[in-house]
Amino acid sequence: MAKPVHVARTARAATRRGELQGSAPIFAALGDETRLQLVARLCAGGPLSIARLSAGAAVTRQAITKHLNVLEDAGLVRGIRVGRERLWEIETRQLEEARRFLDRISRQWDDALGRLRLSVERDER
Amino acid sequence: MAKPVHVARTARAATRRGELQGSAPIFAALGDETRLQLVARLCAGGPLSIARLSAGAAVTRQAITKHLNVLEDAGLVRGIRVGRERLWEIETRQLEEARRFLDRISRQWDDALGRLRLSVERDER
DNA sequence: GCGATGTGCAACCGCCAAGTTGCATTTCAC
DNA sequence: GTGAAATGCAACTTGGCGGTTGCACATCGC
Repeated sequence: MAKPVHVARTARAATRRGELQGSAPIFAALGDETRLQLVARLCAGGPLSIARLSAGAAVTRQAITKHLNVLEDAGLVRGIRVGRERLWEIETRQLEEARRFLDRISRQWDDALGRLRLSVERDER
Repeated sequence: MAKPVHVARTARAATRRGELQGSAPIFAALGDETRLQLVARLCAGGPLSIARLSAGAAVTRQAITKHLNVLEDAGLVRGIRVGRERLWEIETRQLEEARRFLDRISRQWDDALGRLRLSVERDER
């Protein structure tokens, strides 16, 4: 039987390390102009083929393919084979994971700001 | 005096191009394990010096300095000189910019899903 | 002043990511 | 079947990123 306090501590350590570790690749995948545009386009509508996605792009079709693979590795998109073409669609789970991370960080910041304000009030009293 | 319609159109184009373009460097800056930990630590408490930030890190102080510079270029942190040491603190503006981007994308996706569901209902009717 | 502490600057290295080119393969349309 | 369309695979180049090392400079404490 584990001591509850210790469990709570490891859980918190997991929050500081594990979840944080998991978010970095997602941000890295989003940290590219071309990929960000791909994500935006796939979010806007339904699944699109590689040919269609690379039509208006400034780079080669192979480059787009590589970017899509990167996004797939990050779990941000998913590609399904339909006939001779491959359709890509958004996988929202990791996207929301990134959103949750930013929310958590923001709240952390707000809390720190609140504590600071409180201590200032106490000093000025 | 500007035509309202045209203004609205350019504003939307800015949403598709400009803001999207502006968000990529932010995500790129967050797309590194070490930098993500730095951001988290700076969000949790007040300003910290380089020495303190690189104390528990696995890499050199110079590496931490470089990472801080990258974060500064992305507008995510700000460094202020205090005596012989330099204190770094979070700049929440860009952080919320990233958050807004993800919110916008998520909403875009939800809308698309809603439209899809609607058309399916219409087909099944 | 002097040692210790904190930081800045520059050169250097290894490696991976982004992009291209060339070619092979599958599938559709007629 | 045959050409065209859509994609996959592999080799190659290159620029930048993450990291280190070495040294110089400023500043605090005594």
